[in-house]
Amino acid sequence: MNIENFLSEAVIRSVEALYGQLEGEQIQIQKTRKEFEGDYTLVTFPLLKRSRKSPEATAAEIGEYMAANVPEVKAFNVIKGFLNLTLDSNFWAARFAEIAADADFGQAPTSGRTVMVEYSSPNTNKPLHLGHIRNNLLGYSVAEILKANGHKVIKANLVNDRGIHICKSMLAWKLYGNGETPASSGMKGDHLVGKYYVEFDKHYKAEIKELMTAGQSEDDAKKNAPVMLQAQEMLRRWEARDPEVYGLWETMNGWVYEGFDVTYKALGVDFDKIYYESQTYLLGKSLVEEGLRKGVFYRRPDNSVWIDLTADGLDEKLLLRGDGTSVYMTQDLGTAYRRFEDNKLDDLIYVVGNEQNYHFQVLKLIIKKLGFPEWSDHITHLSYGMVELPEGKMKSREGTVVDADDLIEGMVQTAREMSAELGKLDGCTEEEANAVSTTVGLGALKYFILKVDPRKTMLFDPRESIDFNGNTGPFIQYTHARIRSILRKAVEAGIDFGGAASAEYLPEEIELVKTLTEYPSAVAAAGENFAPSVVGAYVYELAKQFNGYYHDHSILKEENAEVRRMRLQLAGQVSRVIRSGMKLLGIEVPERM
RNA sequence: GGUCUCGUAGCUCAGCUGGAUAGAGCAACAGCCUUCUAAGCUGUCGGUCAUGGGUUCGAAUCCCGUCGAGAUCACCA
Repeated sequence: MNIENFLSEAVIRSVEALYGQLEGEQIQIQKTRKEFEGDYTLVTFPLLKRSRKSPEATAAEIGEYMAANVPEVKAFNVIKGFLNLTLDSNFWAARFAEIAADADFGQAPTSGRTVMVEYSSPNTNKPLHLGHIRNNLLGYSVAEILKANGHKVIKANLVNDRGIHICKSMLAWKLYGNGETPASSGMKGDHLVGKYYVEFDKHYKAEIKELMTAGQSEDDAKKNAPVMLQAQEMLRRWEARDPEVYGLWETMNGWVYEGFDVTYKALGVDFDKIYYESQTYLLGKSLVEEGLRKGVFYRRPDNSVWIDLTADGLDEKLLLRGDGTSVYMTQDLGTAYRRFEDNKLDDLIYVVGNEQNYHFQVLKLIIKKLGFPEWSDHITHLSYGMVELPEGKMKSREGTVVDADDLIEGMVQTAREMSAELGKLDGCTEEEANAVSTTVGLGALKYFILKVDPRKTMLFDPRESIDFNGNTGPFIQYTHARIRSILRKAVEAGIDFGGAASAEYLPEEIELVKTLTEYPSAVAAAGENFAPSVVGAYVYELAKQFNGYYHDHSILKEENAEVRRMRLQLAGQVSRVIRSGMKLLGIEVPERM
């Protein structure tokens, strides 16, 4: 049962009984702020025209009526124009029973909508870095949240496995390498390939410098550097499916995928579909033809195809090169079209950094102009801000990139050190110690990144993120582990906490029940705004509240069996909700730590 | 220059479909471990919500201007 709907119906009935039929006046009900007495608050300002009385008098009148006529309303108080209603504790007991009986609490009924979430989308010439971590965590979490909202979700990864950048790694491996492989070097495949990408850049820069000392301009030198010419030649050979180049490309990409899989697994993300750009880069050309026929696009004398978006406040955009080859936009048009067609999608969400805001603005506009407004309106660019480091911004060209694997390892390592220092690992087997360190280290990382509004540029301070106090993943994990420990001890002691409890709720317990009931709305809000941070904030709030409660009330040692039963049930429910919330964030929740 | 995003406590962030005295955590300070996990709990300190206008009974929230930060405007992806 939806409490706010229930209340607003009760309010409408009462207000109409007092003042006659309403004509579209807003009924505003919100949670009562914790510094005031009450559970829910009616804002009476919008009703003043109707009551023709002061805010205080109106609130008092409605309050009296409701206390007398709505059995669930136990008490009320009025502060300024705000009517605070306190609900009967039987009402909360019933809500709790409802939640406890619902095995799928938080899972919305199926919506019948199919949503594709594309995220990760790495290049195959170098390992993943901190920016990818934000992307992966966001994409995965948003997908899980959408599932919880009842949608059918397809997680997709579009791998950029072709282009000049991959040829650079391949060329450097051939020219400067000694035939090493992940197996022979002991390096993770993506790191090995990334190493040669850097190697290419070193030689390339050296050659530019050389040509410039020989008198060439910088631009000329960049074009004429022999390694660059060779890389371009390699790309041509790749496109012609030259067996040698193609074979090497397959081998090296294979190494990279093995490496990526390790990272994805560590992050706990997965995909339903993997697309490869080498297989989709030719898509979209027929759409361009169609656009030309419809007069949406135009051809320039050099044979290139453009769209003029100046009337929409944007620029002119290239869609097909003079030589007939496609560009990024062409491909994206093609893949979007195909995805909607093939999967009968209702929504398509791209998790891509905000440096591509313009690209997606244009993409949506073009799709609309091509005559598919129903698709255009259902494409969402889930744009996220850059992750900055204390020293400056992350740019792959500068040396300050934080490698994803290194970062994960560092988090786990630090978690282990801190756990050991606090004596949390005493008596653990090596295996258990590893499990705790991994869970805690990754929980810290994931929560730290997901708790920030995606749109915002965020600051990632590795040292600070490893502070496990306060609003952090480990705090939430810790709370869950504590609750599980209580429940285990209760079972060991043979305490029976099944069946309905008849004890009365205390105010703190009602607060917990109230917070529990808010879980579905938090999940819905997070889904609507593509903001895992909303779920994060909710789970933190619940954990914090429980910690305070746990501190003030003994649960196992409570002497009254009914009260103890009730408290145990409450604790069990809190742990269930924490667990399902954390799952939506992709964060593992330990049974003990 | 055009377009878009952001600006809230010393720091990192919530709050934004308009509602009460703007919230957390960190840092600082003061307490709390014979107690179900102290990775915890309680308290103190800390804010002209960048700034100036406007709309409103009411604005951190909506609109306009200004300042500041970032992204983008490629025959790259």
